Amino acid sequence: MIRSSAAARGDGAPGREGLRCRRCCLGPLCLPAGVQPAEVALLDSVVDTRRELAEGEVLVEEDAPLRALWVVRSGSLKAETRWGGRVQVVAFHLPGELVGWDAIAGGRYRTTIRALEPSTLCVVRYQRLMGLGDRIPRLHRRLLAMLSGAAHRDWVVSAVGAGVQAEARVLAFLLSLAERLVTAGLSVDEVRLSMSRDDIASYLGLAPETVSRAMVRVGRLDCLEVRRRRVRFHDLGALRAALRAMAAS
Amino acid sequence: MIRSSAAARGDGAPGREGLRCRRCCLGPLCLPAGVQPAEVALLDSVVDTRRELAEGEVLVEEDAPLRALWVVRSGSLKAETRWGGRVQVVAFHLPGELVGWDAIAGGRYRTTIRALEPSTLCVVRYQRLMGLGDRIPRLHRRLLAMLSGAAHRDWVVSAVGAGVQAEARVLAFLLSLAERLVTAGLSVDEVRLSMSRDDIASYLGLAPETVSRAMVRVGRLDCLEVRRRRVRFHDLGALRAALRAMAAS
DNA sequence: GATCCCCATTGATCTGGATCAACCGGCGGT
DNA sequence: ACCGCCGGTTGATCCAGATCAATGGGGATC
Repeated sequence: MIRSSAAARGDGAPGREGLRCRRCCLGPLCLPAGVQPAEVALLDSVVDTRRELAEGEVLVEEDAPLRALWVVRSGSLKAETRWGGRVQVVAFHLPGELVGWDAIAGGRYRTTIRALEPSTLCVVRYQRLMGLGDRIPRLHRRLLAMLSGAAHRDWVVSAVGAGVQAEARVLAFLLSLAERLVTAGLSVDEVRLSMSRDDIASYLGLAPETVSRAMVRVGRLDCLEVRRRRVRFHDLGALRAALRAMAAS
Repeated sequence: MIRSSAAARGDGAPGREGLRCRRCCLGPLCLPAGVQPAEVALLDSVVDTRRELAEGEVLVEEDAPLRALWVVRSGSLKAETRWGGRVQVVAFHLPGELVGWDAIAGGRYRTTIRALEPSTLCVVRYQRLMGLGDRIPRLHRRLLAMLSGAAHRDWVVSAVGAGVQAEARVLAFLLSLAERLVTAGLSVDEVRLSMSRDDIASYLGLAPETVSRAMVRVGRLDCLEVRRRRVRFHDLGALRAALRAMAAS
């Protein structure tokens, strides 16, 4: 998502030690949060693999059986689903976010998940996680919270956007992106969007051309700069206010 | 949702014994599923109250602190959220479905939930449920599955509809409704929609007039009859096929 | 540094759905 | 059984955004 900022975080580098949950910079956002330090060590037996994806590479196909959940460590992904003949983008996944939760209910992933840029993920083996959770109840609780959070994120942005001005929808999308990056501890001074205009258009239910035009127009706000895939967020508060004003009309 | 069919189920009547989880007709859809019979008895200490709502009555307001989750026992509800000045319907809740899960992550409900018709719900005290879950890990697992299922339902319908023909969106809405009613064990021969055209319009991001027109047009399919709030589903398979055909174009 | 190609932008036209407005029909009340 | 009202349907017009088409800029490659 953001080259410079990701690099600036410093820790979490792919060295051997960096791969342990207890030293992971995402800890407070991820499964270890609220779990006893001694127990976090056990998590490493569940999170036994890291997965690296190249741009465009598929993490998992729709309908594949549930084997693992993932947490995005760096990079970003999109979730798409076939519907009729069309392929529709239904979510974007950013660092610190839980991926694959939609398979828990039915035992099969409901979306195809594809990397938007070179990305790394923690692989959480599902069966083992459940087994460990049975011994460490706080882990189950933590997973519930992450699931609720992830689901709510993926849900409300799309649900709330429906039927509202294209410009407001694009603004809401950008704001949600920025807020999620901030949550992940990343800077939003200079963001490089990893998704194409087509992806955004599909996600928002608009034509790519409309997204393009809306981007240009929202870029004229002084709390925001947009130039192609480069976005600079100057003032998130002002952005929220602008969105509220726009939605009210 | 459906008067006749609900009555036809027979069990789960509000007599004293009917209020116990172990005898509840929703068992296989609800928390008891997969939990040992002996443990199900303990659930009754968590589900200590039933709540009855009149039409239009509010179950919980947006931003209220998390105290309980609910499972719809009969009737139906809508979840709305303020956005800018507008109130937007973001979900409908039908029998057997988990309600209030969006509060788990942040400790506050993210939507205002209102009954669409006289409804009854099981009240699951959150703190006690967590406590019991710590002792009965399968309960936590079950809750995870229900949460995943509920979130996915609420999510995909709205996400997938975006940018597609109004008629297809309305059809997708009706089909999802029918499938969920079937899951709940209810008949879909003669359904009375509990939500107004305005509610559906808000949910789908369309104008009420457009919903109305689309309803009339999809009602001309021979697998489906629509007259005002009365809907008869004759053939869900054919309906799915019709939707697929419509979405492909 | 020149070239190429992809993706984004920009422009022109067209259309589906929003909006404004009138009407109708079922339901509850008396 | 009649009346009144609310919510749904139907009709006419308008506009935001889709679609079709052409141009332009950036980044990757050599």
